[in-house]
Amino acid sequence: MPKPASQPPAPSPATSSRRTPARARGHLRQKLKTAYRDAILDAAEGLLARRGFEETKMSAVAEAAGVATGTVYNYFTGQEELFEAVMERCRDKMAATLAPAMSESDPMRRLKAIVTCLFKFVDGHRELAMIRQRNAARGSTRLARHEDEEEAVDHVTKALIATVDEAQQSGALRNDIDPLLLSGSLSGLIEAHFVHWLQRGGDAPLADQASNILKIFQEGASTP
Amino acid sequence: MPKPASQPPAPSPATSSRRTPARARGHLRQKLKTAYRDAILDAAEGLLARRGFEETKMSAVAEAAGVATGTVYNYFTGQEELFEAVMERCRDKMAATLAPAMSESDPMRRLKAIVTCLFKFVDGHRELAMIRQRNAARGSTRLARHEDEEEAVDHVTKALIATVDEAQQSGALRNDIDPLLLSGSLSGLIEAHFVHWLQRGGDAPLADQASNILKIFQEGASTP
Amino acid sequence: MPKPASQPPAPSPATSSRRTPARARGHLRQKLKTAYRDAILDAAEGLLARRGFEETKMSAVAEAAGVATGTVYNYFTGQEELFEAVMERCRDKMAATLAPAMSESDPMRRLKAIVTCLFKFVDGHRELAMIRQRNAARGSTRLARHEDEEEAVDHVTKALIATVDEAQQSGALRNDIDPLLLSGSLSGLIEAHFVHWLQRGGDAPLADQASNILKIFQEGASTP
Amino acid sequence: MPKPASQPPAPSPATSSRRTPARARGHLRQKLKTAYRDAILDAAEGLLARRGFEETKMSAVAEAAGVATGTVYNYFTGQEELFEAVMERCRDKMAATLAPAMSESDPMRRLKAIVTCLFKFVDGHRELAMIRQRNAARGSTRLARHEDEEEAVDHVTKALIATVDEAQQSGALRNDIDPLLLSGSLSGLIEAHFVHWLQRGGDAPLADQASNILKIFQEGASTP
DNA sequence: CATGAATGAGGCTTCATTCAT
DNA sequence: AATGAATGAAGCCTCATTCAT
Repeated sequence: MPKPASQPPAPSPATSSRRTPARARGHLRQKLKTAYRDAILDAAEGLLARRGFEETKMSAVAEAAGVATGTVYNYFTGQEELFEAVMERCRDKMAATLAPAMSESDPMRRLKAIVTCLFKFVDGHRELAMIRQRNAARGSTRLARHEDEEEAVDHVTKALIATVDEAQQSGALRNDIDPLLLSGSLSGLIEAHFVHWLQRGGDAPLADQASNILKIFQEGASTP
Repeated sequence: MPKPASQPPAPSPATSSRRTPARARGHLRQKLKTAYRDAILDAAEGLLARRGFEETKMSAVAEAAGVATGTVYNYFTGQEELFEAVMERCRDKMAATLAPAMSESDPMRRLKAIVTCLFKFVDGHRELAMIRQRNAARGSTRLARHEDEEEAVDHVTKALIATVDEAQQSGALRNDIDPLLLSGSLSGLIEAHFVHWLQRGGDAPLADQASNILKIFQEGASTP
Repeated sequence: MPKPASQPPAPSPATSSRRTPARARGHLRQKLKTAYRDAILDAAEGLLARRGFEETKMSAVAEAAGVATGTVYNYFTGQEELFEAVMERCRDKMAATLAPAMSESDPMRRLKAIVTCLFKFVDGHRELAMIRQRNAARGSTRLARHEDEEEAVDHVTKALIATVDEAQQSGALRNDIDPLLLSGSLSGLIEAHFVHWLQRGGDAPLADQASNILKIFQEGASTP
Repeated sequence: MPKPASQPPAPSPATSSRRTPARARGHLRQKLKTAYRDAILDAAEGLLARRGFEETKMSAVAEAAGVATGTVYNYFTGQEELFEAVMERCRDKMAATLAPAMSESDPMRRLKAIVTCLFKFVDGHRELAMIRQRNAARGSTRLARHEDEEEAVDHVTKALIATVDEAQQSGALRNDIDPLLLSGSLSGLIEAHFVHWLQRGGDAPLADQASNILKIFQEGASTP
C-alpha cells in the first residue's frame, strides 16, 4: 500500500509531509535488511554444510537465498566475510545452546550436560553441526599451516577443557593425563559418535546417546 | 629425481639411438615411467599435506616434481585422478604399516599393536598422516554428499572394526555398545591424540603414547 | 543542503497537505528542484575534479550531494548526462567569467584581459579549472576517437581564436602563422602556466602571471 | 618441422637424445615469447591510444593481439603491469628518439633538435604519441591527486628543462623567468602544435613545423 | 518525488587442461 | 613421451541503473 492518502491520527505535524512516519519506515527497513541478511546467511550455511567451503560459490549462495549476486555484497564485503559470519553465527548458537549446561556446578555432571546440550543442538541443527565439524578439520589444518596464528578455539572446546581440568582437580577424573589431551579425547569421542550418527543417516535422536559417551569416557570400553 | 637412468657405455655416437636391446629398453622405459610417476606422487603428497586439496595446483605439483605441467597429464588423466592416486598410495602404505600388527592373535593386544603401528607410521610420515586426517574430514562430508556412493572405508578403520568386534565377542570389551560405535570411539581417541600432538608441534615421538590411548580406551578417564 | 525550503506557518495539522496555493507551490517546487539539481552538480563537480571521471561513482556523487542514489536519476538520465551537465555548467561559468574581457575592443588588450579573466577564474574555482584541464585532454582524445563528431570547442578557445585572428588582421600579431595554430599556442602557454601553478601547490594567486604569459607570447623567450 | 630424424653433424653425443638441440629450441622459444609479448604490447598500445586507459579491457587487448585472455597473464601479472609496460616502452622509444638531439652542444640548437626529433617520432608513431599526451594529462591529474608521490617526469621533459636552463645561463634565453616555467611553456607550445596537427587529421608531416615552434618560442607572436 | 537496496551485466583474474613443438 | 605456453571456462567482485516502498 504505497499511498494511504488519509492520515487520520497525524501524530506530529512536523513529520506530516512523510506518508509513513520515519520511525516506522526505518523499522521496516531494518526488518527487511535483517531478513535479507539472514536469508543469505541461511543459504550460505546450508551450502557450506552440504558442499563445503571450496565448493560454495557466491553465486550459488545468492541463488539459494533468492537474491541477486550483487545483493550478497550489500551485506558482506566478500566471500571471506560471509563465511566468517556463518561460522560466527554458528559459534554463537552453539554458545547459547551451551549456556544452561554451564550453570551446573559439579564438573562431571556439567560434562554430561555439555554433551547432552551439544547433541540436542545437533539434533536441531544438523547443518550447523556439520559445518562445525568441517571447521574443526579446517582449524587443525590451518593450525598446521600457520602454526603461529590466532588460537580461535571453540567456545565448546574451551568449556570442555575447563571442565575436565576442574574434574581432574576435584579428583573425579584421573590426574595422570594432560587435561588438554583428556578433554581432546572427550571431543574425539563426541565427534566419533556424531560421525557414527551421520553414517547411520542421522535419523534417530542423537541426544539419547550422551550417556553412552560419558559411560565410555568414564568407565572405558573394557568389560566392567 | 626423475632420471636415474644410467647410460651404460654408449659405444658409438652414430648408433646411439639404438644402444640397447629392445627388451632391456622396455625395462628401462618401465623404470623411467615408474620413477616419473613416483616423483609426481611424492610432490603431490607433500603439497597436499602442506597446502591442502584446494590450494594444491597442478602446476605446483609439476614444479615440485621437477617436470613440466603437461607431463603430469601423461601419468594421470587429471587432478582428481592424481589426488585419488595419492590417497590410494597413502592407504596402501598404511595397510603395509599395519600388516605386522594384524598377525597378533589376541584382539586386545592386536588393538594395541595397531595403534602402535599407526603412531610409528605417523612418526615417520607426518605428511601422509596429515593427509589422512584431512581426508577423514573430507570423507565424512563426502559421505553426507553422496550418501549412496562407495564405502571407501579405510583399511585401518576396517581393521579396528574387526578387531573390536572380535574383542567384544571374546568378552574383552563391553558388549552393550555397537561395535561400529566402539571402534569409532577408539578412532576418535586416536585422532584426538594425533591432533594434540600436532598442536604441540609434533616433535616428541608419538608412538610412546599408544599405551596412553589404550589406557583411556580400556579403563576410561575416571580416577581408577 | 538540499532543503532550504522554509515551512511558512503551517497553520493547522489537519490541512497541512495543502498549505500553499497551487501557483506558489509550483514556484517552491521549482526552487526545490533547482536546489537539488545544483547540489548534485556541485557534488559531481567536486568529485570529478578530485578523483577524475572514471573514479567518480554515482553513489559517491549522491552521498556527497546529501541525496539518495536514485534521486540523481530523477535529475539526470544517467552518468553521462550528469557529467556532461557538469562540463556544460563549467563552460557556462567560464563564458560568464570571460564576458567583461570581451568588451575590450583592442585585440591585444583583449587577449590580455582574457588571460587575466581566466586566471582570476582559476583562482576562485580551482576545481572547475582542474576539470576543464582534464576535459581538454579528454576532448582531444575524443576528437581522435570520433574524428567526425561534434566540434564542441570551448567558448574560451573560440574567443582566443577570434581575437588572435583579429590581432593578426590588425597587424599586431605576425601574419605568417595559421591563426588556429597561433591561438592554440597561446592556449598551450596558458595551460603550461596552469600546470606549473598546480605543481607549485596552487597557493600563490595565478592572476598575477597573466602578464608573464603575454610577455612570452608576444616577445618570445629569447633575451630581449 | 617437429622431427628431423637425421642429425648430420651431431656435434655432441651427450645431447643426441634430443631431437632438437636444446640451445636452438631455447632460442626458438625465446623468440616466440618475445613475439607474443610484443604482439600484446602492440595491441595494448593501439587500444590505449585509441580508447584510453579506462576503456581498454584486458579481453580487448587479448583479442587485438590474437591471443586468449589468459595468455596476457602469462606475460604480465595484470592490467596495471601491462599498461605500465606499454608506457615504459613508450618512454624508452622516446628516449631513444631523443638521443641524437642530445649530442648537440649549443643549447638553442639542441632545443630545436629535440623538437625536431619529437616531431619525427610523432610522424612515425602516432599512437605512441597520443599515449604520451594522454599520460601527460594523467600525470598532471595524478599530481593533483597524490601531490607527494614520485616525480616520474618524462625523459623528454627533463631534457627540455635542462636545456632551457643551460640556455638561460648562456644568455640565449631570457633570465627573468623560472626555467621550469619556461620549459613548460615550450612543452605547451609543442603540445599545442601536436593537437593542432591531430585536429587537422594528422596527415601532413609534423616535423616540418619544428622551426615554426621555435620561431614562436624565441621571437614571440608579435609582428617582428 | 525521495529513498536506498536489489539487480545483473561485465570486468579482472586464475588455473585445469590441451597441444604444437 | 616431455615440454611449457596457449586456452577459455568460471569465479569473484563492482557499480550504473531500476524499482518497490
